[in-house]
Amino acid sequence: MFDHCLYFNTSALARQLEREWSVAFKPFDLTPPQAFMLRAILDRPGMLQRELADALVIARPTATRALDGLEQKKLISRRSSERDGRESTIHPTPAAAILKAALNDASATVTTRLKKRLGAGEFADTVTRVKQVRSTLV
Amino acid sequence: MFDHCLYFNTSALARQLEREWSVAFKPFDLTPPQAFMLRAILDRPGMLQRELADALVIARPTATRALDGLEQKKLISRRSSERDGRESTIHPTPAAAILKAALNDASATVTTRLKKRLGAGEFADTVTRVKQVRSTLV
DNA sequence: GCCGTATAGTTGCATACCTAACTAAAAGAG
DNA sequence: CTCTTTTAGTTAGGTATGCAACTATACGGC
Repeated sequence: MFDHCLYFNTSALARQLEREWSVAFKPFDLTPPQAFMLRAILDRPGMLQRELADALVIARPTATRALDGLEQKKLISRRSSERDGRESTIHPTPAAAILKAALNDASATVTTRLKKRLGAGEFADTVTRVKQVRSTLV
Repeated sequence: MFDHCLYFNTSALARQLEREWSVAFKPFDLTPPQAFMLRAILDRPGMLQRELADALVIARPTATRALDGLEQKKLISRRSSERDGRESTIHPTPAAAILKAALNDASATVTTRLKKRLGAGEFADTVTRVKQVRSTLV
């Protein structure tokens, strides 16, 4: 019935992909949102929390909660910014740094597998389209 | 950083679209998942709950919870199937039937607006791609 | 007819997400 | 300076979603 609905199909695909990725991050005991957040932090340590939320396209409260989780797992730490007392910067712990390569490898593996199943062209085209829609709708 | 990631972009788009649709269904005091479920029920009254979950591509527990919500709002009722005591069929109440046309109108309006903003071709192509990926990954 | 297996729906538990409202700090207007 | 407005982060409250495990019913083999 909702065959032609963009929202319906996009949400369904998002759930499907989430299942796919959760397998990949299970060995790290991380969910896909946690793992993606950690990867972003490892990629650019010292980001402001606001920047992190923007990078992940999530609301600030969502970032707060996700960081709480990663902090509890001793994977990140918050430091309050010196130049502005409201801000805090986010840093990976040594424990997280150790995971960096493996996390990125696991991610690359999933992407490679998806590209194989979908065809590289199909994969890239879909990403392009989705991104295009995203940027148009902002 | 996750620019080329299908999961990342798809999830982000799904959240964006959810916000878009939630505005449309706010007058009915329904969230997008609730409204879509109700639309499905209005479109095909008497479906088994399992069929409904399949149609919406959600897990059965999710359907249970969503139906609990719609039942509480007096928009649907469950009847246990006669031929199989495990099953239950889902029916819209008269109150829901009254909303049918308006719900579908509101939905059409959103779709029309999105098509205008994205271009009809872009819209259709994106849906096609997303559906294609969905069916390949099942 | 009985027992093991499969299926429909529910419940328990956990995560992710959002909006609204709050606190605290900074910035700007006068 | 002080007061208002803005901004960063948090807290409160609510929905959606999934998996695992449970109950109850149905089915199949023998």
